[in-house]
Amino acid sequence: MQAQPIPKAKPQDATQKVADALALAIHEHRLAPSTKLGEDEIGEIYNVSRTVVRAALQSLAHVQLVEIQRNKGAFVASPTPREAREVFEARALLEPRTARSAASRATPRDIEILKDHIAQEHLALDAGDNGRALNLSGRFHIEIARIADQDTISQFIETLIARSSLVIALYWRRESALCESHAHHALVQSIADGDEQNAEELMHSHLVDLNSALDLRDRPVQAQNLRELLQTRDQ
Amino acid sequence: MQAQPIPKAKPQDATQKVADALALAIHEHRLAPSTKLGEDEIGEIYNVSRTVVRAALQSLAHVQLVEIQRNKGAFVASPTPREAREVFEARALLEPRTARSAASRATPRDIEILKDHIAQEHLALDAGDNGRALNLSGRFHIEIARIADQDTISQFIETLIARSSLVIALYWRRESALCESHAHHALVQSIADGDEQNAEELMHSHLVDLNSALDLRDRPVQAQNLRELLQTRDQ
DNA sequence: TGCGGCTTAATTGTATACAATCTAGAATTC
DNA sequence: GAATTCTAGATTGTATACAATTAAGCCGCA
Repeated sequence: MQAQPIPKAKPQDATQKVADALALAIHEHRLAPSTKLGEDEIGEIYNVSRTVVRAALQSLAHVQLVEIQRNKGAFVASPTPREAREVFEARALLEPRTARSAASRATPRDIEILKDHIAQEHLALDAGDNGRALNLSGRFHIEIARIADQDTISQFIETLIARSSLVIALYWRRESALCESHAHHALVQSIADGDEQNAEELMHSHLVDLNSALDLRDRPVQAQNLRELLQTRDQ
Repeated sequence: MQAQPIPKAKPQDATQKVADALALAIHEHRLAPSTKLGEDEIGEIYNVSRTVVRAALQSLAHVQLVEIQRNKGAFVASPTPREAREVFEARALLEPRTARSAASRATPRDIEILKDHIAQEHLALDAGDNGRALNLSGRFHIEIARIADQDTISQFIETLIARSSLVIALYWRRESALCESHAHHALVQSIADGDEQNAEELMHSHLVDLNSALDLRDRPVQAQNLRELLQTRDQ
């Protein structure tokens, strides 16, 4: 009678699940930069051993969402102004060409997906869930990279967008994030039209616009527990 | 009397050492694509536990030097023709601009380092150590990225060059690798001269040239033990 | 009161042990 | 003789145990 007894405890990789959960929390700004990520603590939360937590943390360290200091532990990464600048420079280098490629390849189904993303983003904003809106906004860019059908570059873009989330958490100065919606909408339109040139230019100006909303002045690392800040001399 | 008693058994991360050793072996083509990398086996070689071997393998998997199949184990990655093409497309996108930037920033010391790289490469070639020569050739590109002083993009380039080594192992068709030397030499000259335009163009044509030396026709994965090949139906 | 060294607790790094899964070979059947 | 199922060995996934390092608190002392 028990065709499928129970949804199964571990259908897939436990490590991946923990890593995804942590990444989501970071993307949605529930975990602030410099937050300490203790192995035992996380292990208890997700009911897994330190072994898998460590693997997840190392995985996140590879995309620079967390920083691991030997014998000290893992912390949510806290990009310096310089790193922040570099992330957006790299995006400006990669994404416009990706948008162009997407415009040349997008299927009606792809356009649908993009529009759905925007709709969900609006929903999240209306619900006051800024974290979720920000995450969706990032995934919009990832979706475009996917459509462009260049896995290698897509991966790079994915990590850049992940890091962008941290940059925004630290250096965003504009109040409203709504401004993006217009840019995204126009971008979808040009991709739907197959207007490569326009898509490339819109993506470029969109990124310039995003960048201009950052205040990259050097600010002392605002650790959640101020201890480090107080006992750190240089850096 | 024992100011520094002994070189110290583990001055740094054991995981990193294992990962570096494996990466070097792959870069120098001592480990062919699709080679099985058993955890116990590697652990015995380097006298470390599976824990650190696993961490090293996962680290290498992140840069796609190895591929991990769940419950199956780790294998030296074997890029498909498509992946190979993408790797070089990405390099063509990133490296010319990086070379330009390097030309605008290089110090005399940097030039010295680059020339030293070329010299060492020649030495390795004369010694018949093609693996080492190839590795040095790759590190030459990494050095240029370092000079460009863009850490984020440099990291991307580093992984691309690592993967290039695998691509070359699988798809290289030209006999001599010497052709590169001229290109590298001219590149250094333009960087030393601060000729940004020239550096960018030289890097571009160099990559085009490299790409033209590949034969990306689909070839069935030549696993070292043919078993997989025989019992695999599709892909 | 403030600084410095020492002791202890907590946390991470590594190794080992156990459980789950896969691979290979042998026995069995057609 | 070929194919298939079953069993035994080997390999990976995860958890736990121990070692090493770091962080915190306490005491003493100037």
